[in-house]
Amino acid sequence: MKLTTRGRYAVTAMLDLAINGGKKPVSLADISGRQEISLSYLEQLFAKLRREQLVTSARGPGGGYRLARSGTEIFVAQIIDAVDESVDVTNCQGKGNCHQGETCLTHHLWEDLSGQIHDFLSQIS
Amino acid sequence: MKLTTRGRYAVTAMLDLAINGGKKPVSLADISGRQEISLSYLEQLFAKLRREQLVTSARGPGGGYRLARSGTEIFVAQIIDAVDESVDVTNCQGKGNCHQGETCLTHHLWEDLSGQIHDFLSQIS
DNA sequence: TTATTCTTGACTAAAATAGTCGGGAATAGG
DNA sequence: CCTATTCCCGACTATTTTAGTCAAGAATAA
Repeated sequence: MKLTTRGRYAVTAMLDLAINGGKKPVSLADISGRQEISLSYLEQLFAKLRREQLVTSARGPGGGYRLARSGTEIFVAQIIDAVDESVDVTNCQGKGNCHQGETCLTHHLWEDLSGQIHDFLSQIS
Repeated sequence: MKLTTRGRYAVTAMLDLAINGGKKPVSLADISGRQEISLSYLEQLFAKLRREQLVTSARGPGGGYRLARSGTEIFVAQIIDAVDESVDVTNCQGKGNCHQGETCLTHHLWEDLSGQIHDFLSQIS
């Protein structure tokens, strides 16, 4: 679990989509204009969001993106995970082969923490 | 609020300090050995932790660092804030001068979220 | 047919990360 | 007083990530 500006961009864009997405899909150009995020950068983000099936796309004029599910079923954690591909959690890769048992304790704590943040971010956008 | 490996290093080191710090202070060399974090990198981190008065230092042989307060009074959020000097929150710098009111809504949400994570990380190490 | 919009991939400048290196200054112990 | 230990500080650097550009192409609605 990482938490950077990229994740914020993605959440912002998804929120824009939730607000401005009625019957018609929303084009990236629109989001780019409203949120002042570079179009090409948005394209990269949405490519990932689409791969994770958080949005669906429609090509051609009047096309764009829409949320794949209802806004109440999309969690912030999912969005961040989609664009921020998770860091390799620990240096012992969870295999528990750390030198002393004590280091594992640290790892354990961090995973706990990370997991709790993850759970916590399970809220609607 | 940011959440990266640097923050994890700091939390790990502080936890090590809490566990291994009895009467005597703990040297960075010890922590470096136990947690496999480069000594010089630890120095940078602890310089920040000391500036934020989360640890106190003692020079000379047998010297090292100790927690400035009891472990129960040091919160994970403080540690992360100390080393990860917060990102400039939004692009309108909280001045509310975003083009439409709508963008501010997004910012508001993010600040809320950030604040909640912050509150959430108020737990003992 | 054409303008619109997504789709993909390669490329890049600037910043952040995770260090290294070297020289100092304080001090406990002998 | 000397010396080894430890913190302290600043400058430097390689690698990775971030944020963004650019160009070409495929779908499709009008």
